[in-house]
Amino acid sequence: MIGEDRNVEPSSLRQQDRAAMQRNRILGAAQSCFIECGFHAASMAEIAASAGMSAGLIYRYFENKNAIILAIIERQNEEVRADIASLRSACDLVSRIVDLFESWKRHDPRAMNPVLFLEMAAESSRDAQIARALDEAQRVRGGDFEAWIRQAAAQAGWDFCDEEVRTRAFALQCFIEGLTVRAVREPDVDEEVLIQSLKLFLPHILPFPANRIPHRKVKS
Amino acid sequence: MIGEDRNVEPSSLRQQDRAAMQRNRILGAAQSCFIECGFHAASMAEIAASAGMSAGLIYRYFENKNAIILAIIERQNEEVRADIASLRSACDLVSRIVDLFESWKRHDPRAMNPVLFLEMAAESSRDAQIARALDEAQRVRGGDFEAWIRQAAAQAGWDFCDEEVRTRAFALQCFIEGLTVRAVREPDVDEEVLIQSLKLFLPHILPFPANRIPHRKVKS
DNA sequence: AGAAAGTGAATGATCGTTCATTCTTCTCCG
DNA sequence: CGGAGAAGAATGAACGATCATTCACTTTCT
Repeated sequence: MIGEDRNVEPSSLRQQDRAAMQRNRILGAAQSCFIECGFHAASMAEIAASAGMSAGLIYRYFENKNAIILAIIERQNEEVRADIASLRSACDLVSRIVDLFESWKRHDPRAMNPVLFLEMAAESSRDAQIARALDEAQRVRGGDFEAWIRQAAAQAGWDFCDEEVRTRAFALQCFIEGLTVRAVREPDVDEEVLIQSLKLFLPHILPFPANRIPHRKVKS
Repeated sequence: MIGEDRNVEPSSLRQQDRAAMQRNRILGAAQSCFIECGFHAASMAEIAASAGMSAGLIYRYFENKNAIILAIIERQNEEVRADIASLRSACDLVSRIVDLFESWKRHDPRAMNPVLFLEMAAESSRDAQIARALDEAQRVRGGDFEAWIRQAAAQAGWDFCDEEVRTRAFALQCFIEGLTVRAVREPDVDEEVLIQSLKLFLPHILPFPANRIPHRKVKS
């Protein structure tokens, strides 16, 4: 072909768009490097190679490595929030959680990454900037959980006091975050065990409209 | 070359004790460095300084840095198992979990460290040796959880099939591991919320003898 | 004296970051 | 139009710092 690959980088793109695309390319490369090696062990050279550019170029788009880590963390925080939103709007909560667990296992880039989630939490105990970012994210996330509980209660015709809402939101978050740990440490868990655990746990936390969740028979 | 002593001398016992003490000193220093900086970011020089010895001396007792990381992980695995055992034998499970949560928050060296726990899990997705160590630990730990469930069921006069036991053990482990995440990310959670969450969750997982756990009134 | 314990400077590798340089794209005046 | 030249994009070698690890050497113990 005579013409160069125009479809990759159309000249019609404005500078800002191009810069945004480059930033995104770097972040995508950084994310896979961070997953594969960790925040500290992943080198700028690896990230640059994974992004298909020179190491120096990265510094045109990010001040330093720390800024990239922060950007990845912000990205993950939004993924987490999207995951929770997808749970909240699911018509079949149990199978939605099972699907999410699958996405976590597979490192599906369209969902939160559980390895990054764990590393972010660990790193937040060391880096004040990361801690602040996660504190802010938790403020929002906690509110999302509580709104979820409140809405579910209202739909079921119940009325929870604030403490009841906070209690159930906390329990729900614990269980779900425990699932992300399991997605890393026990990805091959029997799906039936996962499903039955959810059917055992969820009805006692979330008030369901009668048809939203099947009742679970206790086997003796 | 020349004939050597085959029998164990009393002085060699003292040497072994000394060596064991030095190994322990190094591991203690390494643990606090790993908590403070992470496995990769903590340097051998920092560990040596924290242990009050020269960097070179560490290599008399450990082959390399990776061997120290592995030893710390094995140590943590035993702490986790001890924590679970302490739950299993507690007469008041809820307040025992609350106490454990407190120990996790404070980074009490006599309990599992939640930051190390998260970092171990994250690192296991990258390092095959760590993954093997954690797989083996999970084999044991899962058995402990299942034995706990089974015993509690028997004491309550119930009879669970294997799948029921696995289901409840999985749910219990999820919730407790979720608590360790919370201990890092939300250490200042209202204690009453924690307690009420436990009273909401636990009775549906663990069959309690009538007097082991108080019934929880649902506030409306 | 001899062996074990301990030191800390030296080593080579690798890291994040910089910068002089080259390549590409865009602008604008003839 | 068109080409000269400014501006932006991209490179990769180079730099100083730091890392894990080694080893010739000193100190301590028996």
